[in-house]
Amino acid sequence: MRLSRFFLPVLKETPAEAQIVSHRLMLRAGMIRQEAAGIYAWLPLGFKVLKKIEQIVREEQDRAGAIELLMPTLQLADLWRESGRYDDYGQEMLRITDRHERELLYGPTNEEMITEIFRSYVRSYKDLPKNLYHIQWKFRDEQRPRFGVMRGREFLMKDAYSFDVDEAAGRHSYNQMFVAYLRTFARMGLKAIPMRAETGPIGGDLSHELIVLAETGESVVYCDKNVLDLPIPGEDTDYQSDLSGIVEQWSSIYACTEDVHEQARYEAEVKPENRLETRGIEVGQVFFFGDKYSKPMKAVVAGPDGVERPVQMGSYGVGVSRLVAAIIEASHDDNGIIWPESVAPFGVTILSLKPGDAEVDLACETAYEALTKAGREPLYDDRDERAGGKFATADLIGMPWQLIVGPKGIANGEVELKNRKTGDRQTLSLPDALKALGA
RNA sequence: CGGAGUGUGGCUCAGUCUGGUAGAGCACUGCGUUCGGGACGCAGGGGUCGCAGGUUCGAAUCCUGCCACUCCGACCA
Repeated sequence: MRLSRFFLPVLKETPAEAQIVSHRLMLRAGMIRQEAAGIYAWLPLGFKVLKKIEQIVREEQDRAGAIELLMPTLQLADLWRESGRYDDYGQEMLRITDRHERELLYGPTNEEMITEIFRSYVRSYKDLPKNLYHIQWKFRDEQRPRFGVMRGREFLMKDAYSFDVDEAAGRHSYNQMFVAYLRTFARMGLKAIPMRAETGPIGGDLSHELIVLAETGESVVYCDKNVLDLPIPGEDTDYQSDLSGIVEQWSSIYACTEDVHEQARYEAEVKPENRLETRGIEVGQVFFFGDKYSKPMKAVVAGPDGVERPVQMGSYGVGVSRLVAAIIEASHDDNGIIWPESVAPFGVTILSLKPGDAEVDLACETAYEALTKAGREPLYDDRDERAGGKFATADLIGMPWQLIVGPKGIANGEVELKNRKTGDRQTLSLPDALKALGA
């Protein structure tokens, strides 16, 4: 992409309403625009990142055996009356009436709908287990939206729902998602720690929140430093095998949010030098809640004995849009965002320090073509801007690699390759620089 | 939902107390000089001062009502 043709409305000054660093940087980098309280338009740069994150979530869900579908944003109120949650949800639920006076709601989650879909088709234990997920926009009419997309009213979420014949099988499904989440967040460059959690209004007795450690996070967390060094399950993990060892390994080390923190247990289990009290952002949550929805909604299957019983369910959420902000909270500096390569909107930016100079143009075009062919998604800053502005923009928007092409270097047959994260600069020939970038 | 604020050009803000022809910086347009870490000069364009009433010769400014947004708390993927 040539920057001269892209839509990147960066701001030099920080809009007054933004309090936390990710919100400020997302506005300054031209990633989002607020349309109403807690409702944002995703501008091209932000949308690219959102899509990258969504795709990683999707790949890891698929790998773990979950099946993607897509449910609508609008749901019938009657469906929620079946589970009894229509009234429980209160003002957070956005209620809508259509022209026929039919009561609808903009879905804040999809337990009811997926249960309705499931019960319509599945009758036998032979059809189990199943894990269905979708990635869809949700709406919760928060009393007080804040922190940009971190706590918006409209948000993109991946939610998966598992269906099993009994509790043991249900726990296996839970473990599969637990492991998938470890992999998902690690791929985005995040340290996300599963922490024992309260089950909240959704109910059930087994739940973990996945918390990204970030000084600017909303919740206070307490954990054993050893949890940071646990290995992430590899790509070759067999999701059909018994995963309880991995789950046990992670959940045996103390890690709790403020809500369920027990100081006495913490002091007993964690050596003073290993105690880590910091802040974190919840980016995912896994629940096993048994028959909470299947029982009232009559989602039953016949077992091997011919007796019908409610299916055992779990639900597994990932805040996809929130993750954009969480990654920034965890990875930025005074100059701007530092994208991990896996979610960067572009792989590398080519900074032409003197557009119009024949030699510089030639080198940039050569690099642009080669990097495009190599699938590195280059962003070519071909604007007629001063060098300082280009450096500042590239840093602000977090480009992981900057290929700097200026007349002085080109005269010596050299370009510079800068790593955003470390700040390291190497002076190389153009072919060597391209080779270093995999082109 | 309790409490506290703020609405003035695309952005950051001054002006409001004490009513008298709407300002600055950034951004934008043109010209010139600059040109490896957000340059400089000159000349321009752009605002029903959140909305609706009211007071007044005259309202961004005073009064009333409404709306939106933000912050603190409670709540929350």
